[in-house]
Amino acid sequence: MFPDAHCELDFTSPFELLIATVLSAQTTDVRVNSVTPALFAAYPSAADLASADPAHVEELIQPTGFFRAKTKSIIGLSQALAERFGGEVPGKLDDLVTLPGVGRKTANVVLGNAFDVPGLTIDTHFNRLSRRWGWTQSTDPDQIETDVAALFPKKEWTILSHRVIWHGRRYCHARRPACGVCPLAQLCPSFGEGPTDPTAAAKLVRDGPRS
DNA sequence: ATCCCGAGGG
DNA sequence: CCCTCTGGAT
Repeated sequence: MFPDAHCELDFTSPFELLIATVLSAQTTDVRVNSVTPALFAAYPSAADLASADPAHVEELIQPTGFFRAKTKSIIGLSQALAERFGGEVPGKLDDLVTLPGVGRKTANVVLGNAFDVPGLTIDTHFNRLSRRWGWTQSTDPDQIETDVAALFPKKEWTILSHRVIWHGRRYCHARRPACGVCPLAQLCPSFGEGPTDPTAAAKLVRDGPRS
């Protein structure tokens, strides 16, 4: 059902994951993974990227789109790491979101996948699916996070995020959701005369991989 | 045309 | 709250 849902960005350290996640905005993970090896080879640490030539960084990450804004973010974020966090990526949400270019979504990805700190990643997919499944009525990411947090044990938050996002990417699309082939259709409050009980879909999501 | 695991600025 | 930033695949 959720085969091996996991973070699909390549990284070998919290720093690399942070950079990769910032680069992943509005791009596929495959594309991010195609530029990060050269980027990390040229700039292995926050100190290196902090003093990088923006033109060179722009060139390296160009295929990921938004390359000027992203270059500004990752150099600025590296400078902030060097100046305020001893060159290390902080493992706390409140610290991470003070970094330029790092919002709550990016911070939770880093916490969940590099620090083993449970975090709900309320991205565009999670935002959409959690309403379709009746987990929340809200469109506000912070409110959604609060509502969903009440439905699942904390230790499941990271894997839950991967599964919801995985499902959103493959079946529950924004425009034309593939309900006809969706394995969760019968448990979905938004499909036909489906259940109105939000825990129906929740239970199935919690079952995890079975294929 | 539409989509891709967003964030900052006005 | 809306706008902008951006390229590549489908």
